[in-house]
Amino acid sequence: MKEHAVTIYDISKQAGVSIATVSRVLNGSDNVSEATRQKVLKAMEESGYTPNAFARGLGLNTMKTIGIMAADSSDPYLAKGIYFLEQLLRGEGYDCLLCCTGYSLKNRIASMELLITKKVDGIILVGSNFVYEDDADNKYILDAAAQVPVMLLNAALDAPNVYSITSDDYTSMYNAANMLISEGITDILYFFNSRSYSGRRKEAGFRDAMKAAGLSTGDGTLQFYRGNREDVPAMADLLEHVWDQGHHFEAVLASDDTLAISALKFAVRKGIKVPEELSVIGYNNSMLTACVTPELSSIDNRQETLCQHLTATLMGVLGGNEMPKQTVFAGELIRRGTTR
Amino acid sequence: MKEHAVTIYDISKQAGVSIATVSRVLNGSDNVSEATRQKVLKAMEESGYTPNAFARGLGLNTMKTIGIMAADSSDPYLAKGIYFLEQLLRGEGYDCLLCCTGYSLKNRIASMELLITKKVDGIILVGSNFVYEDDADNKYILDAAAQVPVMLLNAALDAPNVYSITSDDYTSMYNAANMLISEGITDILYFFNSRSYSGRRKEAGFRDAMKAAGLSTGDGTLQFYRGNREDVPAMADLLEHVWDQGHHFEAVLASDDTLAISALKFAVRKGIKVPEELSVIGYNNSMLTACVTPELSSIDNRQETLCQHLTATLMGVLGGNEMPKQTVFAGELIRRGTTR
DNA sequence: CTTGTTTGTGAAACCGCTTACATAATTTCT
DNA sequence: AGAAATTATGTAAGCGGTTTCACAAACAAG
Repeated sequence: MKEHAVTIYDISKQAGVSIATVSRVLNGSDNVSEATRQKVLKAMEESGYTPNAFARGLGLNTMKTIGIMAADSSDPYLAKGIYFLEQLLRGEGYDCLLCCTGYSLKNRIASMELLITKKVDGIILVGSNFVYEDDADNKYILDAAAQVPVMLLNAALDAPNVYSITSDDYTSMYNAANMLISEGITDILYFFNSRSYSGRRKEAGFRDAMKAAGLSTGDGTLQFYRGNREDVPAMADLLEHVWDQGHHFEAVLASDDTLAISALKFAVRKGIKVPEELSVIGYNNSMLTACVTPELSSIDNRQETLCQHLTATLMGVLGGNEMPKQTVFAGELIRRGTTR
Repeated sequence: MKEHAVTIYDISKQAGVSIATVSRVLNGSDNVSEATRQKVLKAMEESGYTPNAFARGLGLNTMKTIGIMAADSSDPYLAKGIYFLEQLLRGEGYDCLLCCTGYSLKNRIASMELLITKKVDGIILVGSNFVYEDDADNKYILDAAAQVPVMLLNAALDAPNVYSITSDDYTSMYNAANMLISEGITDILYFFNSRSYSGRRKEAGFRDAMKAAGLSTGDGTLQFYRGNREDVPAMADLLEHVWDQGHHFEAVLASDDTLAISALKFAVRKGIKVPEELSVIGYNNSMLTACVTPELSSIDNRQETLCQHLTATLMGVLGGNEMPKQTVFAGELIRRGTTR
């Protein structure tokens, strides 16, 4: 199959120069006379030469690869982030090694070690499920950061060589709740899934908005869904159960578009009119918002912008520059058909 | 940042053996006495040694990496495939280098070359957008296959060192159309997007089923949507336009769940009852099916099974075994709320 | 026409690990 | 007990590049 590969040595012979010279034109480095450069390039062309990436990596101590970790690359929101990052990094000449860890700490640690072993130039953690606020579990991130820069997308952690790019989930949620309240809606159900970094921020935003309005956030106004995120019907069941228990909420504020979609499903099932009798607001402004009727109002956390800044920051760090450790972007509620 | 890394040489000194011996325990190879093995392992443990992947790659000529190419990793269906593959390959000790090419041939070629340059052990093309039946564009795949095994998921190409794992799209679509016809539905709109390998197979299945029933597949029964797949509203507009032209179809057979979702959106907009007045069938049985009400009937092409077989086949090929060049799995229509 | 700089090139060391081959130590067999 | 076979370990030659350093050629200045 693999015929004996042509090496830099073959080129050097063919072009009648030393391997050092070949290496020089390869790296576009300093001083090579135009004549020799052409000779070498011609030899490369003719023999279809491709430098051996491993040898190169060994010498340069990098293979221009970034590790991307996500819990689940098929989650519509995470998938989008991965896609943006991949495109941006490719634009910078980097490739992406993808690691899906699921939601287990053990997998996170293993994947992180693996990426370090493979000598990636940097590691990006996509999604806040990696970072827990008051949790010693974050140690593995610090360990990794001792080796390569670690970028956090939608999570924040103050540690050396760790850079965080986040959207202001707290404020977004606060404002969304506030908006509902200002419309006279007081019985708001906060429907959430993840107790991760951003999950907690969102929750805090909701609670504070309610508190500021003198409303309760006691039993029933918070529902936590544990289970497979894709299981929309099961999530709808949960809401139906709550409703049937007698808690007839006027709005669902979801920490996630998928959860919001399930609220819509629940509403259709019970014949509850959206948005007249029930407002629903999702989070992430993912493609799912367009899949339902009426279309889902959702909080846009400007993922593409976050990814752009993350990439720029990472490139800066790799270039040896001082870079901001934390960057926060404001989110924005996109109003569509599920709010009045 | 990166303190001088500890190498095999340091370990050899610390354990009082030669580097060859260290390398041996590293690779779990042949004959190392238990005593020495322990000494070495201890030294490694103590100094936190990690073998240099580049040097390893240079020596072994592999870094246990598989390249995955997809048009768009954020497409819900492709994302799912990528996820399955990543998990399966990780289980086999391989990592995944992800390349999103968009829908341009130029990008496909560039990504392919890049993966070859990075010396992946194999390349997987996810989705049929890579392969066109009667198209010279496939040349780049053959070139790549001269270097490493190329696996096609949901596409087929008969060439050396190229392996195809596909679902039987032709038959699935034939059967789906047939089922609608048997229910007395004769005006079926085939709504599709891609003219790729599987796209053509699906179309052929639809046409043949119609022909077999003596129905026409002329103007109006085939609608091709060109544009951003995520733009559900725009796709719905197209259908609305067709409808308003006077073509009141009774069913939409979509080549894709996203297209089917847009048909549902169109139906709601026009007040057409699904499934009473309009049947809708999607393709891929993706998570989107659960997001709408009624839930979308869709053709399941058993993606997970395909991925499992693809991975197994690839591992076989890499292990030097003779493996089947083409594997086809039957699909299955999952009936939900959008069909009677 | 020297002398002092550039500029272009080659020789060789090195990156960290694998492995063929040689050798030493041990065991097995007659 | 000595030869043969086996097992354990070390030496050194790659793998295919990069890069330091030395040196020769070309050019500028005195």
